Amino acid sequence: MPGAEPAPQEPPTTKGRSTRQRLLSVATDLFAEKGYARVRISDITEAAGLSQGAFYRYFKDRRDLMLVLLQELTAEAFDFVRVPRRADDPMYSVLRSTQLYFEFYDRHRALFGLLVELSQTDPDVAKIWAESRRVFYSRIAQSLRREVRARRLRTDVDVTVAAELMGSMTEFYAFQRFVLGDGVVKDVSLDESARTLAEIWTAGLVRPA
Amino acid sequence: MPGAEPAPQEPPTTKGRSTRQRLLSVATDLFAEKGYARVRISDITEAAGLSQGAFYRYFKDRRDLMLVLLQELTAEAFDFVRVPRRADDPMYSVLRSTQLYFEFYDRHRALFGLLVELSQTDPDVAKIWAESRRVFYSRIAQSLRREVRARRLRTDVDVTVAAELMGSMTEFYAFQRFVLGDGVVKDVSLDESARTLAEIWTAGLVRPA
Amino acid sequence: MPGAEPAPQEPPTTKGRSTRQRLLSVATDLFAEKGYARVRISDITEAAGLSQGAFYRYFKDRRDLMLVLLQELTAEAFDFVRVPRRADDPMYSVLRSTQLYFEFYDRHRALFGLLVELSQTDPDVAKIWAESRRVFYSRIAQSLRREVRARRLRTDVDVTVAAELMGSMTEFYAFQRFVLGDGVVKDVSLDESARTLAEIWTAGLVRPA
Amino acid sequence: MPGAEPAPQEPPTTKGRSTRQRLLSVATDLFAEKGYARVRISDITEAAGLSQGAFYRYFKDRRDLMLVLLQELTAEAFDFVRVPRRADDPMYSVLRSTQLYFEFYDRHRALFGLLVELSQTDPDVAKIWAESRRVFYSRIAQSLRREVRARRLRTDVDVTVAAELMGSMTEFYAFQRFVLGDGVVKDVSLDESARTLAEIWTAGLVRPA
DNA sequence: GATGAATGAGCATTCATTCAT
DNA sequence: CATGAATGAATGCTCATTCAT
Repeated sequence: MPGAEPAPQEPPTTKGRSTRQRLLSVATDLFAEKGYARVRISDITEAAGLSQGAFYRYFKDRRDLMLVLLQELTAEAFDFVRVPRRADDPMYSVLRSTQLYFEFYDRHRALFGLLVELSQTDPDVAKIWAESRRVFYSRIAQSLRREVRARRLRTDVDVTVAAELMGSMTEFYAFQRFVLGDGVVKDVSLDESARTLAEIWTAGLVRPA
Repeated sequence: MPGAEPAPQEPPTTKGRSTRQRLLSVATDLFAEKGYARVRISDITEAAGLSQGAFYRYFKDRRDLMLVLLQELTAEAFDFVRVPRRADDPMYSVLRSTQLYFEFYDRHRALFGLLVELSQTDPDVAKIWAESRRVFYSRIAQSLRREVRARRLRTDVDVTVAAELMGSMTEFYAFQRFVLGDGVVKDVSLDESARTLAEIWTAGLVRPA
Repeated sequence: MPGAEPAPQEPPTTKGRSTRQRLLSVATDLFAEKGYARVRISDITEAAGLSQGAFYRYFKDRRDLMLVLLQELTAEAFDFVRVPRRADDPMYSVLRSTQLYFEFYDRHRALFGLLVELSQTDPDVAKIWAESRRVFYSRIAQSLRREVRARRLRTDVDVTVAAELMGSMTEFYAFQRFVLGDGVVKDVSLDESARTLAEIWTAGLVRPA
Repeated sequence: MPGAEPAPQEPPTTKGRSTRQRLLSVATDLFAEKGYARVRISDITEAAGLSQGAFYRYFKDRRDLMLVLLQELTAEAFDFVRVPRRADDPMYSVLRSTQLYFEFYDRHRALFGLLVELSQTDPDVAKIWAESRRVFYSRIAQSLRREVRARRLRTDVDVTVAAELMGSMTEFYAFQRFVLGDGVVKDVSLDESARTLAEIWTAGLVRPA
C-alpha cells in the first residue's frame, strides 16, 4: 500500500483533463510511428511538452496508458455495422458496412496496430482484441442470419463460421492496407477492393434463384 | 589478427552446430510462449543450458537469431499450394491446399507470430512477411487464373484482388487459431472451417452454369 | 519583499493552528506505524485529508516536523522522576518512578521510536536524545546520592555509573515493550517487570544491615 | 518469473567470492558511517571499485545485502556467554562475559547499529534482532538458573525477568557507548563500567548469607 | 488556506554486450 | 567451446518541492 492512489481516471480540473488528453494523443502518434516497444515514457512526455514525472500523475505506466487507448477504441467500435439493407440490393449493406469499417480502421490505424503488435505479449490486450473481434463477428453473423431468414442466403453453410471468415478477411485486409501500408500486390483502390469483396461474398452466399 | 568474424553462419564443429541449433530451437519455443518482446537473451541461454556469453558465439544479437529463423521459414514456404486439381471437383484443390496451409501454419506458429508482432517495427521483418504474402497470393492468383482460363470461374472479378482477399482470410484465420489460440467464437473443428471456407469460395467464384 | 518566512511556528488563524496540529498528530501515528523512513510527505497529508502542497505552509520538510515533535517531547519530559520517597520503604520511590516512566514512554512510544531510529543518522536527534538521557540519568543519580547520604545505599559503587546502568536498563526495557512490541521472552505483566526491576536494584544497592 | 535467479549465495569462482565479500565489507563500513538510509547502491559499488550493475550479480537489492550481513551476525553471536564460573567468585563469570560481550559488540558495532535503526521499519530485521535478544537472554537465564540451583542466588526473583533486565541493560549500555559514541555522562572506562555492572548484579542477586 | 499541476533531481534496476580465464 | 564476471548505457519510477489558481 504505497500511498497515493494509482491514477484517477478523470482529473478534476480542466487543465488536468487537457494534459491527460494530450498524453493520450501524442502517445497514439508515437505508437503509430515507432511501435509500442520503441516508445519511451520520456518520448511521450517530451512530445507533450511535459516533464517525465508528470506522466505518472495520469497513468501508472506506459502499459496503463496503452490499455486506456485500447479500451476507448473498443468502447466506440463497430456500431457502423448496422446498416439498413435494401430489399432489392442485398449487396448494398455488405458493401456499405465494409466501407465504413475501412474508414474506421483507417482512422484508428495506430490503435489497431497496437492490438496486433501486443496481443501475443500481453494477455489483457489479447482479451481486448478477442472481445472486439467477437463483437464484430457476431454483428456480421446477425446480419447473415437475417438474410437467411429472408431466404436470400444459402442455408447449407454454417453462419457462424462464415461470419468469422468474412470478418477475418475484412480485418486482415484492412490491417495490411492501413497498418502495414501495402498496396497490396498491385495498387488497387480501396473502393474497388471493397466492391470485389462484397461481390464475392454476396455472389457466394446469395442463394441462386 | 584481421578480426574474428562476429558470428559464423555454420560453426565448424559438430558440437558447435548442435549448440547453435539448440539456441534456435529454444528461442522459437520462448517466442511462441511469451512473444518476442518479452524474451531476453538470458532466457534463451538459460533454457539452452548455456551461459549468457555463449550466445554471442553464434548470433550477433537477438534480432539476428530471429531473422535467421524467419529466413528459414521463408525458404521452405508455400510449395504446398501446388495441389493437382481434379477436373471434376474444382473445390478439391482449394480445400486441400487450405488444409495443407493450416498444417504448415500450425507447425510454424511461433514464427508466423514473430512476423505479425514485428512487422510494424522492423522493416526487414516487414519485408520478409510481405514477400511471403506476395508469394502466397500470387500462387493463389495463378490457380485462379488457370480456373478462369478453364472457364470454371467468374470473369467479372479482379483475380488479383480476389487472391489477396482469399489469402488474407486464410492467413488471418490461421493466425487467430494457431497463434492467438482462439476457438474462434464457438469451437469449430479446423476441418469444418476449411471446408466452409472452400465452399464459400468455390460457390462464390465458380461461374453459375 | 523581504522574503516570506518559510514556516511560522504558530499560524495566526484558528483553522491554521488546527491543521498544523492535525499534521503533527497523524504524522506521529504514521511514524509509530511504519517508522520514520517509510513515511512520505504524501502519506501524512493524505492521512490528514490535505493536498501535498498544504504541508509546506506549516513545515519546511519532513525533518522539520519531526524535530518539532521531538522538541515537544523533551520539553515535557521527566518531571515524574521526582517522587516523594518514604523513609520506611526505600523501594517505593524506585518502583513508583519506574512505573511512571513506563507510562510516559508508552504514551509517547512513537516519539521514542524516532529517537532510536534516527539518532545514528541525524546529529540533532542524537543531541536531543542524549540530552534527554542526560536529564533522566542525572535525576536518577540525584536520587541515589540522596540515599547514599541517608546511608541507605552502598558507598562502594560509582553513583554516576550506577545511574546510567539503571537508566539504560529501564529505557531499553521500555523500548522493547512499547516500541518493538515484544513480550519479551515470556509474557510478563508490566507491573511485575517494574517490581522485579525495583527489587533487584534496591536489593543490590541497599547496604546490607 | 523474470528469468535469472535472484542471486546465488556462493559464487562459483574465487574471484566472485572475493567480490561478493568486498561488497559486504565496504557496505558495512558505509552503513556504519552514514547509516543505512543514506547509503546508495552506487556508494557501495563505487567504494568497492565496481560498476553499479555488478551489485546485482550478488544481491537482489540493498536490503538483501543488509539481511545477509545481519544473518551472519546472528549466526556467530553469543557463544561467548558461556564462561566457566569459579566456585569461589560468582562475580567472575558475570564480569567476564560482560567484557566479552562488549568486545563483540564493539567489533560489530556497525551491524548492531543497523538492527536498531531498521527494526521499526523492517519486520525481518525486527525478527532477527528479537531472535538474537532471545538467544542472549536465555543464555543469561540459563546461567542464573545454575546459580539458583547452586543456592548462590535469591530465589524470590523471577529469573526470566531478571535475565531480560540484565540483558537489556548490557545491550543498551553497549549501544550507547559503541554506536552512539557517548561517554556516557562522564567518561568512565569501559572496564570500570563492566565492573560496576557486575558488582551490582551480583550484590543484588547473590543470596545474603 | 488549500488545491491540483508540474518539476526535476535522485536512484534503482535491467540487460545486452565484452572479456579474461 | 564455454563460463562467470564485469560493464555501462538505458530507462523507469519516486517523491520532495514549487507554483499558479
